[in-house]
Amino acid sequence: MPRSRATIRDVAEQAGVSVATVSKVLNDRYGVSVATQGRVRQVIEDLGYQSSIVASSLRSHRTGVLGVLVADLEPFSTELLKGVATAVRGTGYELVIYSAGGRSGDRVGWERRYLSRLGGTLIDAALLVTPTAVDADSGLPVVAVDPHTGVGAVPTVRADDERGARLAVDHLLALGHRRIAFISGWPGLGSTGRRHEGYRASLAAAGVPHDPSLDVEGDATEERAHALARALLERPDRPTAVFAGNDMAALGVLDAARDLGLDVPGQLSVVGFDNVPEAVMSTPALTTVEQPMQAMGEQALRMLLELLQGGTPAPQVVVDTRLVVRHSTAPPPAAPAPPR
Amino acid sequence: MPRSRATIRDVAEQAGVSVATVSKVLNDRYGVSVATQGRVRQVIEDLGYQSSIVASSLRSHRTGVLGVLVADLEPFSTELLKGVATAVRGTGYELVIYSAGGRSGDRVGWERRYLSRLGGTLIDAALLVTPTAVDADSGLPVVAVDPHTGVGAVPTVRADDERGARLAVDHLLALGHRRIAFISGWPGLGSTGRRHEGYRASLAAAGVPHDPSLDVEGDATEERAHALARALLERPDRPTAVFAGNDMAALGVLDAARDLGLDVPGQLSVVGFDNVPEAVMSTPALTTVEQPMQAMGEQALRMLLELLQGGTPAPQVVVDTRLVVRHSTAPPPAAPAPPR
DNA sequence: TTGAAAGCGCTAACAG
DNA sequence: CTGTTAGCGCTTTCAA
Repeated sequence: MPRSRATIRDVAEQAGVSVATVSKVLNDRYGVSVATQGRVRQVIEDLGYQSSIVASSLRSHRTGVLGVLVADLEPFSTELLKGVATAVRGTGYELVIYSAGGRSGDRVGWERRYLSRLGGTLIDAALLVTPTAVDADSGLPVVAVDPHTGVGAVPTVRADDERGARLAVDHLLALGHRRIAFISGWPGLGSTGRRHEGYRASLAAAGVPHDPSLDVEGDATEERAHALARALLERPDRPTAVFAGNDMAALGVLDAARDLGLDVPGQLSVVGFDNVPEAVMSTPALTTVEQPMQAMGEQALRMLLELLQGGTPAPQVVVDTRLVVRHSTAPPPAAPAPPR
Repeated sequence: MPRSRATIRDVAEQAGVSVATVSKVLNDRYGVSVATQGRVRQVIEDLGYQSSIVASSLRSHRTGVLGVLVADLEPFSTELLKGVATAVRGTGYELVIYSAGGRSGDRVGWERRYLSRLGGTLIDAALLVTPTAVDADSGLPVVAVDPHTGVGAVPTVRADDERGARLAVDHLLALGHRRIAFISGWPGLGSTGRRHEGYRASLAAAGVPHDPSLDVEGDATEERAHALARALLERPDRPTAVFAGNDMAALGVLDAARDLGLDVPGQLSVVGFDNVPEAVMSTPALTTVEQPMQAMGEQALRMLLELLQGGTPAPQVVVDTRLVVRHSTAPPPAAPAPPR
C-alpha cells in the first residue's frame, strides 16, 4: 500500500512498462497495444493513481485549467462566476478561482503577480473580473470583464452602462423627478464612469441643470452608500430620487431612508444598477438596471476559449442593459402629473 | 527583452550568478552576500520576474496555497468563503477555490480527483465544503465543513443543527402552530439529517403527532421548494407553518405562498435555516435559524492551519445556532392565544 | 559565499 | 509498439 500518492513510476513498475508508456496511455497517445493499455489502466485503477496537474503542465505547458481572478466574492462576481461555470462545462477545461479577498490595497500588484506566477504553468488563460491593470505582455491569453479605465488592448466584455444609466434617469424624469442624486460605484471602474456619463447626459437632455452637490462618489458597499445617502437625505433641499451606481449601494440608500423614516417610494425613489439577486428581495423590491451578469460570464469565457484556439475575439463585447421597474420608484411627493 | 516570461535562469545570467544563488535569495536562505543579494534583487525587479509556483512546488513539495473545494457557488458557500478569506489573511498562504460548478453528477469522483491531482503539488491542504466523501488516505491535510453523513475521520466544523431546528419548531409551536411541515435540504448532507431530527424531536416533545405527509424531501434550491410547497399548500388540510431546511428553500416557500395568495405570516408562517443575506431582504423578512457561516469558514481554516503545523485539531467543532425572529412567523389563523 | 549536479513527476522526441 | 534520453523551472545537497 502506497504511503503517499502513487506516481507515474509506481504505475510503470507495477505494470512492468516504462513511464513513457504510461504517459502515453494517460494521454491517449497513439502507439500502445491494446493489451498493454489494458494492463496499465488496470494498475492505474488499482493504485488510484491520478496524474499531477503540476508536473504534467510543467512539461507540456498546457494545464487544461482556466483561471478566474476576482477582487472579492460579492454578488456581482458570484453571479458572473455562475455564468462562467456554465460556459466551461463540456469544454474539457477546469476552472479555478483566485480571490484577492477584497483587500483593495495591492490590487495591481496582486493581479500581476498571480498572472505571472500561474501563467503558463498553472493556468492556460485567465479571466479578469474588474481588473485594475493588465500587462499586454503577460504572455497569457486574457479576457477582462468590466475593467478599470485605461486597461489596454485586452478583449473585454462589459455592459452598455451609459444607456443603462440613461434608462434609469429617464425613468425618474418621466415620473416627474427633478432633483435626482447620483451615488457612484467604485471610482476607476470603467462602468462607473460610463454610468456617470449616462446620468449627466440624461439630465442634460431633459434640460435639468446638474447639481454637483447631488453627485457623489461611492463604492460598491451598502455601508458607504448608507452614509452618503444619509447626508444627502438630511439636507433641507434633499433629492426626491437617488440613482445608485450599483445595487448594493442602492440597498444602502434604502436602509438610510428607513433610518430617517422616509417612505420609499412615497417620499423617495431609488434606482439601482446590476439587478443582483438581493435586489429582488429588498423591501420595497428595487427598481434597477439589469446587466446580464451570468451571460457576461458566459460570453467572456467563450472569448477566452476563442483566444485559446488562436482566434481573434471582438476587442469589446457590449451587452445590453434594461430597466427593471419594481417598487422603489414612484412620482415625487406633490409632483405634477408626469408628462405623457 | 524576453519574449515569454523570465525564468530563474534569465535572472541568473543577467546577474552573473548561478541559478542556485538566485533561488537562495528568492527564498531568503542563508549564505548569500549582501552585495550579491542586492544585485539579484535588482535584476528580478528589472525583469519583472516571478517564480513559478508550479515549478517550485514540484521540487519543494510545498506550495503555500490552500485549496477550497465547493460543489457550487451559492449563498452558503459564498458566505463561508468570506470567512475563509478573512482567516487566511496574514498567514502567508494563498487561497484558490475550485468549484464543481453545481454539477451534482459526479461529486464523489470530482472531489477525489481534485484532491489527488492537486495535493502535494498544487495545494498544501484542502478545505472541503459539504463533501460527499473523503478518503482518509488522501495524504493531504483536510478539513470538512458540514460533510455528508458517513464522511470519516476528517476534522469537521458544523453547526448545532439539531438544536437550531428545535429552536425553530419550538418557536412555531409556541406561536400555537400544530400542523408544521418540514421541507428538508439536500438529502445525504449531515446537517439535513440533524435538522430533521430536531424537527421530529421538537414535535414529539410537544406531544404533536408526526404527520409524514407534511415531512418532505427537498434540496437547496428555491425551485424545488417552491414546487413542494405549492403541493403542500394546495391541500385542503394545509399546514399553517413550514420549516424549511435552508433559507433558499424557505424563500421558495414564500414565493409559493405569494402565488397562492396566502398571506405570510397571516395565513402561513415560514422559518428558514442559515440566515443567508437573502433572508434579510425577502418580503416579509425571513424568520430563520442563524448558523455563523463566516465564523465557520474562519474556524475551518484555523483548523487546517493547525493540521499543517502538525497539531491535532478537535475532531469536530460544533458552532451554535440561534433563532432570528423576523416577520415571516405569527400565530396561526384563528389560533387560540399561545400558552404563556 | 558560491556553484555544480541531481532530481521533483511528467511529456516529447527519437531510436530501437 | 516500446523504451531511452532529455529536459520543463525550480530547490537542495554538497563541494569548491
